[in-house]
Amino acid sequence: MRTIEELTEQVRNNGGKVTAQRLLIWQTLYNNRTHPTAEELYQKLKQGSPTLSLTTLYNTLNELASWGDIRRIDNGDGSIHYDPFVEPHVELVCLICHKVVDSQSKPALLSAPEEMDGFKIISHSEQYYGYCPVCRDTFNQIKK
Amino acid sequence: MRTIEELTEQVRNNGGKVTAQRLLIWQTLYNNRTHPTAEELYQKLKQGSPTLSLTTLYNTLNELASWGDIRRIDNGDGSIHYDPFVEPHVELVCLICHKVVDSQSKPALLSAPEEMDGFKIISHSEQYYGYCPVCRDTFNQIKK
DNA sequence: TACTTACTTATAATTATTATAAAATAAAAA
DNA sequence: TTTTTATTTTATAATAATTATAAGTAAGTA
Ligand SMILES: [Mn+2]
Ligand SMILES: [Mn+2]
Ligand SMILES: [Zn+2]
Ligand SMILES: [Zn+2]
Repeated sequence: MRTIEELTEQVRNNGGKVTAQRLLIWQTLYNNRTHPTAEELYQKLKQGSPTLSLTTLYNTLNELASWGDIRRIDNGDGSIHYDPFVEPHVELVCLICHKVVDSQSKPALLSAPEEMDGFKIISHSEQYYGYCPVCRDTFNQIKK
Repeated sequence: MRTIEELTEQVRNNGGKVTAQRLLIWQTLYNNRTHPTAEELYQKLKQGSPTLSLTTLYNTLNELASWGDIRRIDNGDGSIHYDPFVEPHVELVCLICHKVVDSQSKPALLSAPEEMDGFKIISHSEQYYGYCPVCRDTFNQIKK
């Protein structure tokens, strides 16, 4: 995601207000390399700001997603995860336990084309689906 | 996704039963190049099988997803979309209206490695996020 | 400082998905 | 073929994530 300064500009340029809530949420996401859900973020954020509402968190997350500053991930566990790291990287998703982890492997494509089929491209991602070490073992044992 | 014959084997090998419901759902998904939601599929399936339950549809979709025969897509519109076409292909996702379309462009990586960071890899996908022709124009007009 | 408008909050509503348990049925066994 | 049994389906209810609403709050501006 972009820096706090750039996001501040983004909001102001569109007639928006840089509120304490937006700043708090931005700061928590910035440089975060996990894939938290809204609820997980909320529990963490409430510590510093007990009156923060889930609605505001969702609004802010949706806003960031629409700008391409964070990316939604559906891993199949029932809630959406958010990834503030939108530079190209490889993600591994377990088809059984739904774990999502960043891999250290280099992605196949480092930069996206600016335009594709009429879409203005902002970011891209690469995901690998399969069975994590735990589920793979469990799976093999059951089959045996 | 695999053929009906292969899926039949998959079920039987695991002590399962090849029911009329499973077959119906498999057939509807096979060779389907759209990205339907559970509800969209349900409306279509009900025509041929009025007593089919949403629960069964969800169970079957989850099962196929856990085998890697279909892939879940979260485009941010509130419900999960399913893609029965799991061979490598490029997808374009609009950050504003949440449209998802397959592109004709060639994906950066045609085959996935068998293993990565301990995961047994079954499939992979490549997504490009940005603004579709409609949202892009709307966006530009508003900004002007 | 006071004004305007965007934003936040608490609350309620909605909607997608999953759990439950009784009835049905595919497939194996007799 | 008939019987048996485990799996699956169905209807229903429950859950849990996300969004809508409307009144109050505060950021930006002059
Ligand atoms: Mn990631
Ligand atoms: Mn697709
Ligand atoms: Zn796993
Ligand atoms: Zn769009």
